[in-house]
Amino acid sequence: MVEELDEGFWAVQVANEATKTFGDTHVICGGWSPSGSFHIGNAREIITGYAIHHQLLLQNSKSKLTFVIDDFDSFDRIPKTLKNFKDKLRPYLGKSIHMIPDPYGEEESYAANFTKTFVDAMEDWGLDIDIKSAYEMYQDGKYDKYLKTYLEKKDEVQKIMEEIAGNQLDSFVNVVCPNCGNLRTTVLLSFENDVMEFVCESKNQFKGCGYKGTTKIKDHHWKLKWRLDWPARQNFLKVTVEPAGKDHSVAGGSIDTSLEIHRRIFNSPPPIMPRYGFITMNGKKLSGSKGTGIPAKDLRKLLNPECYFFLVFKNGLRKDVEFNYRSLDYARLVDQFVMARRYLNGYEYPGTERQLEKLKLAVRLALNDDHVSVIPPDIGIAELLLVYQSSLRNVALTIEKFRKMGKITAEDSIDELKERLMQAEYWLDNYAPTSMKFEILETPPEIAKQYWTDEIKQYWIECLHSIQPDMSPEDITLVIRSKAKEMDLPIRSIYQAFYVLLLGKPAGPNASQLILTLGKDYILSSISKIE
RNA sequence: GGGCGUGUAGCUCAGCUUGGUAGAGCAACGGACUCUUAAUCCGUCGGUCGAGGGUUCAAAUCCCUUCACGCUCACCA
Repeated sequence: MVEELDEGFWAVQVANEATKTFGDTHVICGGWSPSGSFHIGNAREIITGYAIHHQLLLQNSKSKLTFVIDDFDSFDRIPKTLKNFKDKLRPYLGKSIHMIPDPYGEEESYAANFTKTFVDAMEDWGLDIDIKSAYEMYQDGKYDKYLKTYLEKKDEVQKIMEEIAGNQLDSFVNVVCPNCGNLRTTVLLSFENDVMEFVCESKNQFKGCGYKGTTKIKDHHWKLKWRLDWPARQNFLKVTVEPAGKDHSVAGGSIDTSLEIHRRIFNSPPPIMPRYGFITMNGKKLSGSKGTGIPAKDLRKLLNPECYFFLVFKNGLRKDVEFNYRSLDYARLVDQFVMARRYLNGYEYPGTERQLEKLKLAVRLALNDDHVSVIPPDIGIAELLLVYQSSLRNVALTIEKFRKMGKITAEDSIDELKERLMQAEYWLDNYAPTSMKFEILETPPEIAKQYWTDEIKQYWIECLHSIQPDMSPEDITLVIRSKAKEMDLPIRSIYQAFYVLLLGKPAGPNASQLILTLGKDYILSSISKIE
């Protein structure tokens, strides 16, 4: 039964296909251009790759996770997030990002600065990745023989482009001007034997230097056009699986031409290239410049990265994944992650078997092998924040309360709960809907007067005096109600007065809990402050 | 125009690959206590599975057609 369900899970399907095609040694690859901060939206590529990588390891295959940093790319536009450095950066348009100075002055180059955001995040996420620099690979001559092969089989290459993409390439390379370093301004005049003749002239926003000259393959002042670069590096890195975003997966796009080049130029089976969707908020792709794509290295403040993997894994590969952390979706996701982890450890939950089994596969794959047996306490985010806030944000007190409620059992992991609570607090303060928030007021609000008649005041003073610190919340509720009946006051008006005094609004979390947490003296002193 | 995805309960979605009685969470309603409060528990309500056709003993699921919505489409990577 479980075997059958496995088949339907995309990570398992891709892993199986990979094993069938390439045996049991794999290189899973990804890539990204460090032209801006690495954020949780562009992390889908590496997360997708990690799913397949981890699945292969669980199936006892050998697998390596590789990631190419495209630091040889040209600087095509100034990102919105760097508009403060507009004037400083403008002269570098069209040049390779590895040779542009870091605008922040922290790292060796523009590319190095943003590469760091990737490296730091992956370390924090606990992913072991072999990181490659495209620039270095060009300098090491890794691409040389591929350029030569393309030139030798020029007609066949152009035939593929014609057939698949609909038009031929006007050249196979972009020359990087040896004089000014620009690769958008060079025009290739001729390419014979080993020698590229070119001229560097201004083109739109890209300023050329006017240099005219020649360069040879071994000088490495050139870069393959993307459609030729991709299959080449997949070939020398021995890539077996490389996920690609749906922006690549247009009919006749770079995926299709890559696959054909593997087959017809390299005469080898092409890597498996699964296509994945984006991560969205309200249907819009997460974006660094719009602020929705939070930096990947900061994710843990908000969410356990494993929970984020879980989100991606449980969704269909090609579907866009909605991650609206500025809504209650956050609580839904974290709660489901907790549920799945508990289910993984044998606890029962309602739902169809298929659904639960799928979540189980997703969560198993998302968790670091060392974390599989950790059992999170079964407490939802809403409840957690409610008790936390009514405990004046005291962690120890919050946990103590849950313990008294019997919500923490012996095998539960308190560390997990503490970490989750800190993340939930970060969410509460930065992203949560205001309905989730409340704060105990130090002084009574203006409107309290309207609620606090002399009768109510007298009621609460008497009521609080008869409450003892060792009473249970249920006992306190009983006192509140019987006293109200005795004095013939409507329950509603009593509670409203209570909440307005302490929170500034006429409703709130369980009053008895609040009284126990704050202590009756705190409330009595608040009452005395009402004008 | 091409590619991909989505359309299932009031809301958020699972289920479709491999056809076999339509499934959760939240919301709503009722109860567990003579509880008009945002933590508990139990129960109830709730769906012509976008529409039409085909295959089949049997279709949310497979095939075709169609409608609506979303994303995406640089000699950028």
